[in-house]
Amino acid sequence: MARSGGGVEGAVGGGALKKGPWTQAEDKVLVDHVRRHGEGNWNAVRRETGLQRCGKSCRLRWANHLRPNLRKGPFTPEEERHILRLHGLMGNKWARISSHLPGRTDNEIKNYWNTRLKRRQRAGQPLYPPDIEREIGLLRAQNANPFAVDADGSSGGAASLLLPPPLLHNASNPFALPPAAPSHSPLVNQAYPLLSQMQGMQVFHHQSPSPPPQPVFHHDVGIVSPGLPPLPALAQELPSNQFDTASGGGGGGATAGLLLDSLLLGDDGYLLRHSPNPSMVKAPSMPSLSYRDPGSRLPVHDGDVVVSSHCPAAPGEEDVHLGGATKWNFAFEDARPGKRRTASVMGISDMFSGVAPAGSVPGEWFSSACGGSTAPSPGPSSAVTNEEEFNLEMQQLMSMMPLSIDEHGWNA
DNA sequence: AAGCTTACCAACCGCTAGAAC
DNA sequence: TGTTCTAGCGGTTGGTAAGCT
Repeated sequence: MARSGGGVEGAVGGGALKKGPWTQAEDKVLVDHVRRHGEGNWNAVRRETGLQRCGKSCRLRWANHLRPNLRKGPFTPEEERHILRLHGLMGNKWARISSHLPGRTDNEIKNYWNTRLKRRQRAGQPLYPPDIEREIGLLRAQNANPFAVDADGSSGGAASLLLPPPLLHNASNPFALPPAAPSHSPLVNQAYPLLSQMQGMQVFHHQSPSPPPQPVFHHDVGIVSPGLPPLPALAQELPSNQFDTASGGGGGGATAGLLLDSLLLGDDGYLLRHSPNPSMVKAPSMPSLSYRDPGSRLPVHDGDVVVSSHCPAAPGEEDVHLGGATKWNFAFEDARPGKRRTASVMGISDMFSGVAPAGSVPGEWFSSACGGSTAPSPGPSSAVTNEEEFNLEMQQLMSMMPLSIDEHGWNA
């Protein structure tokens, strides 16, 4: 899509910064740069490559078009349903919504929503299908917005009187399911109530005294992972015009929790019952996902957050996010300088240290449900703050939700 | 076939917040 | 503690393609 026929040249600062559509040559320069240096430090791209693009533009180009694992093409009806659900819960939080739609960018979703919004408004139709409208209305009435916290990150305001922090494993927490079966890892049940439902995982993080000096970019795996997913800011704001947490009501948390569980999990608990392997957690949009061939000599660097799974999927099982690959061999890497995510990155190391089973390979995750304590399994990593934990769980959850079933007939 | 409208989407802009200094 | 830098988010703009008249 040309914006101005080959770009607009504008004198900015010490040189002309190019605007407008990117050329293939520019893309290549940017990709090469990221390949060498990883994501982040976008302003350095111009300095080091001579690319006449501002850092902002580079970041956007990478995030929206060049990074691997992007899912192009029209939204499926199932994805549209997810967007509806999530928008109903979160409002115009495109980045957060996109984090639950693997391979989709916030820009893409925003564009989709805006055109859909305009279309429906012009047609005088409601934004949400009637059933979603009802569910949202019920949530409003019950004052059960699990996303509502004060700007300082703590639950506060009227909502705080009614709801616990989002991720406390509490009966009134809409996203906390009943206690799971005992897990081998205390971490699991405490920090990942939803994941705990999918059976316990044992995880550990390759120990390192300090974060890596340089981000990681593996050439030998063919696919280079994106950076950290767009985790939300720690200080949450009230989702735009979605839930009136200041209005009356109260005590509806548990009921609303069931409703939300139902909304997100499906009334029949489809997710938990139909997962090909309950111990396996698909995490397609997790931090820095990169595919790892079984024989790959993927180096493990100090500080990398690496997940490499050797737990094979059953024949016919597909990971839709990996283009139909049938193996669970992938690696998570923290492939960017820890700046805004430092707490998260460092926290992983703190949280997971010492949990590794004997004889295990550094940098791998392990699932007790995948052939014993030393059998690696894919699993999530970074989660430190409540919001990040919450988002992580949502990510896992949404990524596992069946994308091919229209349980509510919204697409009819 | 030409003009108009609509939908889509890439890219930009302004703002905010965290980290670094 | 204040300032600067950097990254990210959400809103908006504008070009192109497709459909319609």
